[in-house]
Amino acid sequence: MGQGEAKVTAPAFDATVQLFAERQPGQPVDPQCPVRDVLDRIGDKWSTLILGTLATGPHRFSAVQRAIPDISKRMLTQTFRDLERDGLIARTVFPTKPPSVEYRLTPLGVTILEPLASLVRWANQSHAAIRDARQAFDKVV
Amino acid sequence: MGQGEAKVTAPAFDATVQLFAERQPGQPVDPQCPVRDVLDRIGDKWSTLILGTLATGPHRFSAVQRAIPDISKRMLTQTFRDLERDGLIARTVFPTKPPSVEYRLTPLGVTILEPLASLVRWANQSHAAIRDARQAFDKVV
DNA sequence: GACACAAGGTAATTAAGTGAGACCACAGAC
DNA sequence: GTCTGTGGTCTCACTTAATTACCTTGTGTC
Repeated sequence: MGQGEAKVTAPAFDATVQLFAERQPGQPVDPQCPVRDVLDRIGDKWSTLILGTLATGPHRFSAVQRAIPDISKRMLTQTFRDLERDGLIARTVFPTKPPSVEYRLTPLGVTILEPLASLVRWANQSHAAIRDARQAFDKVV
Repeated sequence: MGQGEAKVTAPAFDATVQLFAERQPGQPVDPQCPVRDVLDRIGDKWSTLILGTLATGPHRFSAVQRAIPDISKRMLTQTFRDLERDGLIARTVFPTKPPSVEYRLTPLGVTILEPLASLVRWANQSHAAIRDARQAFDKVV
């Protein structure tokens, strides 16, 4: 019934809002939208850390593990697989004495660094404000 | 020991890489970094959807529920609380006949729209490539 | 009086994500 | 001949996240 609740609160970010609202304000959201898909990927615990590590250049399995010490081999393997499946990283096996494996960003993988960096920038700028908001909220409740 | 694996693969995204690598390539990552904090927040299933909905203007509880039909009341309440705690949205109660509650983005909440939109843009541009990569991967494995 | 709506709360249940550690094959060093 | 390094896989246990279902308080409707 009613859907007159929506009016844009500021003109400055209209373009941004547009991106969220291909749909009209009152309309339901698409459950299969690519955005959800992407957020599921980068929303997990390790993907962004791995992408950030590979951003500095190709790494071998154990090199990434050294760079991110608190990741288990299991999660490292699994996250590598998921990223490879999505075409963000590539896996190359070298038939050396003990076979070594190198992971590197694909061209597609490189393109996600920019939006990711945009988020990292926001996080660094805003974490103080978030911390303060949390303290204020927790004090009241 | 060895940390000579890292060389930048392209010059174009050096600035991006910098953002990931306040740390040097071989060094471990900070487990308490604000980035992890932010990703935990926007990485959950509903936060971005709610932020996207509120981006079009203030909404009441049930208006958001209508906009995102497959969210349960419980998750809606909880996600609202979390976002409020982080200072991204504000909650206002109106003492009407049945009390109504309005949620709106705070100024801080507005600032996250841009990096989020950057990700949304990437998702829309890349989801075809990702879908193809998945199909190719799944065919082989 | 029975019903629904507003905006939730609570509890129990289920699903998903994460971690610890054992195991494997192979090579080379000691 | 045992030990270490590589890049995994496998199982079990644990911790979160998310869903379902039912309860509340107060007003208005039929």
